[in-house]
Amino acid sequence: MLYSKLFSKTAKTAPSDADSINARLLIRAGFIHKQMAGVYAFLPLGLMVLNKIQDVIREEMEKLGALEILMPALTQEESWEKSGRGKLDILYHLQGREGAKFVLNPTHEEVITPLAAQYVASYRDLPFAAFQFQDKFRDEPRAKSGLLRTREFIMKDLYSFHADKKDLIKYYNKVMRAYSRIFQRLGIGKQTILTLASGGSFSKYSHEFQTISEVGEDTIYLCEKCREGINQEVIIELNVCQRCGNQNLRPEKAVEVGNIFMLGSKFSRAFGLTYKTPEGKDELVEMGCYGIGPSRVMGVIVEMCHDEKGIIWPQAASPFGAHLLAIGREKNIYKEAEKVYRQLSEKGIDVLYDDRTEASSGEKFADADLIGIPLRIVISEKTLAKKSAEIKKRNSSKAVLLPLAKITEISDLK
RNA sequence: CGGAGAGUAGUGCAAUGGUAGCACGAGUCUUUUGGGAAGAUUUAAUCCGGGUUCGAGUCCCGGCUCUCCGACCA
Repeated sequence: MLYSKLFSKTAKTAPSDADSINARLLIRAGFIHKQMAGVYAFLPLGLMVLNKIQDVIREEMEKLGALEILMPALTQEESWEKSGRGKLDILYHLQGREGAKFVLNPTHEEVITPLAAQYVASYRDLPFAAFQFQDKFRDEPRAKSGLLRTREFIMKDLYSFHADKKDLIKYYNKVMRAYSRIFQRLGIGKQTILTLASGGSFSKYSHEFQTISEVGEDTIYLCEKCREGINQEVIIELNVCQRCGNQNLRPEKAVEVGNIFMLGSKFSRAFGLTYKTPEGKDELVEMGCYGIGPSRVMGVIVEMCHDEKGIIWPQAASPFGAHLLAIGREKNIYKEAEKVYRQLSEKGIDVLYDDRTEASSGEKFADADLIGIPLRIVISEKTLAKKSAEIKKRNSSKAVLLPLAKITEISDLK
């Protein structure tokens, strides 16, 4: 993509109401636009990142055998009365023209359970799992910290349906491993801790994936040996590492990036989701639900991966594979840069090509650092004199020259 | 929801109750191009509604919005 076609602009200063690192950098670099407290628009670069994150998650969901669907954001209020969650204070209520009452979904158990009831009749129909990426709405008492706590956000929610508890537990553990892989692949695996947490109204416990960070709203107790944690909300009943018995747990602030629950039969009972056993008996379906907020993950990645100059995207989340800068004003520089741009594009490498002739070199370098694409390629008079391009990784201060003839080998660089 | 603070050009900041100004951005022209270039010139603002006053960005009342701390976070 040509930088000159990008309508979003970088800024030297962040708006004064953006306090958190993720909000400041993402707004300055033109990834997101704040519309109101806790409500953001994703601009071209931001949407690219969001899509990259979702691609990783989608791949792992498909490995779990789950099928992608898309449910509506709007539900009849009645469904929420039925499940007993109609009084939740985070629900957005709205009214239709005939007085019909609706809820903007904060999560989708109330939608998917009756939906599943339509198709599940026999034990032969189980197990199965479905997931979606969808906007969720929660009237949070206090939106804060950029993308970390918003009133409208994107969630990947996965729901699984099983004939019995044993099968549910098996799947739950599989999802747990898939979640670990997702955060690993997105570059926050090291700081993201599997954490035992409260199960809310569904079950005694659940598991959260908590990324250790000062901006976190949760406190977890970390066993440094096992790299597992216990959420403060359950530390009174569970005060040793569940894996090794270590009693010396360290409190850490953390952001919840994922949460997995065994719902059991809470929703299948409310919505009459049953199946016939081989013996012809009716049994309630056992359910699990599993969530990751891709938009929040985007914010967390920025909190984890940045320096004083800007963002440093992990490759898997980066909007582009490489950022190509043409430095100088001779036409030849731009001609050569364009050639590199074409060659890399043909090789399937996404390149953001800064083709602006009016921007100074300093501006281009500063923008590249701010936007944070992990690989930077510079074509200038200096590099062309050596028939080369300069290659520099965003997280390193070292630059190397690569002969133009070998430019397409760039993706093999370590 | 409790407490605190803040709303001034697109952005960041200024302005004893007395002519709303600076920087960045954006437009035009000239020069400049390896770390956010220079000059000239133009552009653009007091959140909304009341009140006090000869006069309000500034003081008072109400509202709205934003931020922070706390509570909440199935």
